[in-house]
Amino acid sequence: MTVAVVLFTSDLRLHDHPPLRAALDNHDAVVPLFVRDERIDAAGFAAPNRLAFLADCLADLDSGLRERGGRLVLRSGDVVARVREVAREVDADEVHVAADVSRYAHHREDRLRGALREDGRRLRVHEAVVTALPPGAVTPAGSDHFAVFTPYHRRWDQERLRDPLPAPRTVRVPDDVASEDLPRREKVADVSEGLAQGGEQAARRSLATWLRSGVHQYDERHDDLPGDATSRLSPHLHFGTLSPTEIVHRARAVSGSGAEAFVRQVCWREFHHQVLAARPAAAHDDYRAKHDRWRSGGDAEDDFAAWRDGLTGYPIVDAAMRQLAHEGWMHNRGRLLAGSFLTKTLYLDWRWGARHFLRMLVDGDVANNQMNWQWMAGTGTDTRPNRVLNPVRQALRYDPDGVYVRRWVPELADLEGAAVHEPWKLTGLERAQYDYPDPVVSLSEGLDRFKQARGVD
DNA sequence: TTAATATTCCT
DNA sequence: GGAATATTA
Repeated sequence: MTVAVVLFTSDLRLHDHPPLRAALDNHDAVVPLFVRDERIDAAGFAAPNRLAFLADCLADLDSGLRERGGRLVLRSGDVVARVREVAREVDADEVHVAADVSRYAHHREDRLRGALREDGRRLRVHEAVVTALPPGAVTPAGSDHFAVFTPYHRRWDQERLRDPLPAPRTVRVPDDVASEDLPRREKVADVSEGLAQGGEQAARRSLATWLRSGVHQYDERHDDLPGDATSRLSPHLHFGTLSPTEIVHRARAVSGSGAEAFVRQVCWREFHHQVLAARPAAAHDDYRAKHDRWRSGGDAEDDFAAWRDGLTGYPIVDAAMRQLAHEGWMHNRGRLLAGSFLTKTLYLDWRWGARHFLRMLVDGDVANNQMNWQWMAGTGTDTRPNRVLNPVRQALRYDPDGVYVRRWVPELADLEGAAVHEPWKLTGLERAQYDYPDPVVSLSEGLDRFKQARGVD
């Protein structure tokens, strides 16, 4: 009997899963394996929201496998040691895994390949699992990656994607492979109250609902903060409970400008993945150095704490930060506002913001999170690196009646309409009624400091 | 063919 | 301002 190990990472699904398909096609049995990777835990990626969502995903993956006659095997510790151990136990000749773009993923792949080779086993790495189009599949003349979105999108849009694979009917797993108990969501402490449910079943229901109704209005409503009319599929893309290939195929089958705009956003994710794949250091270093001397010291740390805790005195920014704390998720427009405020208005290092987002966001992945932070900081691929979003103007545009702010900043719930966006305009007496902080910095001071630091104007 | 230059465009 | 591509020599 031949056996293969399928190592699940950011691809916790049974539909459209090329590594599982290949393993099943060429072997009598497979071991679907997930490793609770101690290095990922130690790096702070196993923050409560993510761990709770992961627990949902693993439970659902296990039940999907059980419906098909199999089960999920969980081990924890060093991923290479655990894979090697399982491969030896079942004498697997191959281990299948999805390719990924982070430096950590590349390193993991190299270590796995080396360790398995020593035992006479083979690592098979599958492209187009984490992204629809493999990074590097399209490149501009003279470079290994695209640095501007629109030309990338043009090329990406013309590429033919492979057809999505159906979920396997049966998965045969050897009986004698031990598994640790799966983590349980209820056991995770400090989880955000409004955290979404994980797992492939929940993901597929969300996608079906989205494509049936929400997507049609996506182009008009994606920036509507209180309307909350985005797909909310990002956590499922992050954990791979949905396949980007399948999402794109199914969204393209829905005609209209909404579906088109939605696919374009999926392409942004692919864009960031191909940048990071080509420049893994961009996860921590400036993609384009702007020679910033970000603020540091006590004042900077106080300002950061105010931002993190949703107490900057700018209601729209605070609302966004509190949504993050409460849901482990934030509206994309909120992310732009919060990011611009931290890096441009407070002039604090984008890495501080990126680290906090990665801890809190259930959808936070290295490529999207780090590259979007760099975008907002102006050190990334933005062709207008010194743009500063004015939180008041943005608030008036994307939350014109103040509904979003009142939802998340209850101290200001009595302020009607757009007045909620500028509480500092109240008279002293009125202001005293509201237990809400003064602005940490005036917008003009923040702008001056940023311009001076960047040497613009 | 290739390199230099012009043009277009940037969520 | 600079990335990507189109045009030209």
